[in-house]
Amino acid sequence: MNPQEYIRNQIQSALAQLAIPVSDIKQLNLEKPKQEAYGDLATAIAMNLAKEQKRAPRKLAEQIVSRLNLDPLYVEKAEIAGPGFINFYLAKHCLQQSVSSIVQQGAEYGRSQWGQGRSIQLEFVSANPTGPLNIVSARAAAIGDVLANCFALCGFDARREFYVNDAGRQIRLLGRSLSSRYLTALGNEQPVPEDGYHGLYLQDLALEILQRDGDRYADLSEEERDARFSALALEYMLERQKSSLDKYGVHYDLWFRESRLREGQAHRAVLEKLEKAGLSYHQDGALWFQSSKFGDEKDRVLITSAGEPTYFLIDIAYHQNKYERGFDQIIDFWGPDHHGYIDRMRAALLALGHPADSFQVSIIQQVNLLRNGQPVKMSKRAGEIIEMDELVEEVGVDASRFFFVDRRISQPLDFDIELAKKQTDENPVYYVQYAHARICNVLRYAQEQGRTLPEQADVSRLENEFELQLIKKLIDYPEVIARAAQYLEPHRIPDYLQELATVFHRFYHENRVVIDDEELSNARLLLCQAARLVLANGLKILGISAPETM
RNA sequence: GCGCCCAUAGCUCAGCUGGAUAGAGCAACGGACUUCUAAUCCGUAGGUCGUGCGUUCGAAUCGCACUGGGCGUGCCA
Repeated sequence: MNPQEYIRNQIQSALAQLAIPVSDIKQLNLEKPKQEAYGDLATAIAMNLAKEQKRAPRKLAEQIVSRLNLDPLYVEKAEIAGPGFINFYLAKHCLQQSVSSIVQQGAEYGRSQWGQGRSIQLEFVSANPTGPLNIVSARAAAIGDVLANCFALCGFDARREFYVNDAGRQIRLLGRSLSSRYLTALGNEQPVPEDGYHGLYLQDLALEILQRDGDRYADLSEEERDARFSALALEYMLERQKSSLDKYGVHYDLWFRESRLREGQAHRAVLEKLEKAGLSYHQDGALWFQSSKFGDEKDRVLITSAGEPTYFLIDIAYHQNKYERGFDQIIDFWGPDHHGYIDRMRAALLALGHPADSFQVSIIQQVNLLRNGQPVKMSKRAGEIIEMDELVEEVGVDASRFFFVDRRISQPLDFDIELAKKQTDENPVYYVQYAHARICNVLRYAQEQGRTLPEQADVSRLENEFELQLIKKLIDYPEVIARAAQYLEPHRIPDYLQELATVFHRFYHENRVVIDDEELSNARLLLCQAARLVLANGLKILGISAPETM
């Protein structure tokens, strides 16, 4: 049990003795005070409960503290301060023991049982298969992947999914655009449709097809040729997107195809359910869903007057399918241009009887691409995109993933290409990686000096401020991971790793590890191993390498 | 018009979901290598938390109204 859990349990049982039920775990928030003088952990729970309990905050705090049964080996003291904070001071022994504990847990350190095996699905990127992945997808990919890692570590069965819009108008247009390129390559000049896809990747593909298959598609009817090229272009794009993500270290459990839903007529079951519930109606020749009954601003069309299912209906069927596959929790990551879509999807899932909190949408704000401070207009149609591959090659997987995850999701991200190239050496990822490499070097040096890396040590020798500060930072790690998942805020991890690196560098600067006092030296070596593990575990969550030398 | 996101140090951003004296990193300035990696460390400087009301013991955080920036608002996908 880590110190945070221990203290939480203690507070909870104290409150139980006072007959104050705490339903909301958030009320039991433990924070790290800004001032070191205020202890290692603090809670504002007495103040939060004071109002509803109609008691004076400090008095309530006293009642809580007097009912705490703290093991002095764990918590040295609990103090009431200010308007009613309860400040906890961790015992040295507790801190020291955590070093052994971390080393023992190794790669498992950071794991929690919060998820209790519940299944959770994260759908992210889901870019149209009409072009190479761009820089926006790179942000979404990094975020989704890291959060999936976090959930898995928190005891969830986390699955990654990519929804492939492989049906409908844009695919036909893609086929038509490729067809034009093909015919043009054959000398029969054909303009790419104005609203088609003008990117040069289709020209490359057309030449590839021409080389492989010759002119055998030239004599097909226009309709047949478009269909043929739609299929060819689609598979090509999918492979290309997969390869980009693969290079980026993102691997999906499932690439779910929209066509699978259409072929299975999955939307019919949805229509039936909504109709049975009396939540759909006909008007103006179309079939409507009463989404306004479930919090949407107006009703939405399910079947157009032309008799076609709308994209919305298919998307409902897709989400229904997710539930049918047994997921307890569904999280979608969408672009800002889809925020208007959230209410109607939520309405549909409520109407279908799914619990409100089982479906979450997180909007990942846009990436503004700059070149020398000037905005670059991104348009898939015009083909003026900066490809994800280009970025990854220029900046590297490690730096780009770190960069994309290191900001709040809700924050738009300015990405200056030239700046990113220049800043390569200054990127904080190197700072964190350097800390890891530095530790590896110390461990290597110790072995070169004939020392054996200890599996245990007399950790009570770790007691100066630099050692203790480093330990305090190390024990924060599981909470950081859990909170990153809970709030869908992956940026907490790189932020934390930077802080950890700072504390380590300071420790390193002030304490020589390999020294004559073998007992102390071993204790510090153990501490170094613990620090290395946490850095390595954190970097692994981010999908970033942890180099042994730099 | 309506809705969503955003506004914190010169720049890029945190601020633990209402707490204690608002913090980092770059950039600037001044220090520290005879040492296990100086890709490091220490210090200095830098703030009307966009503006104004309000809610309360307490607001960068919540509410309302403004200002400014971005994006939505189809029987499109």
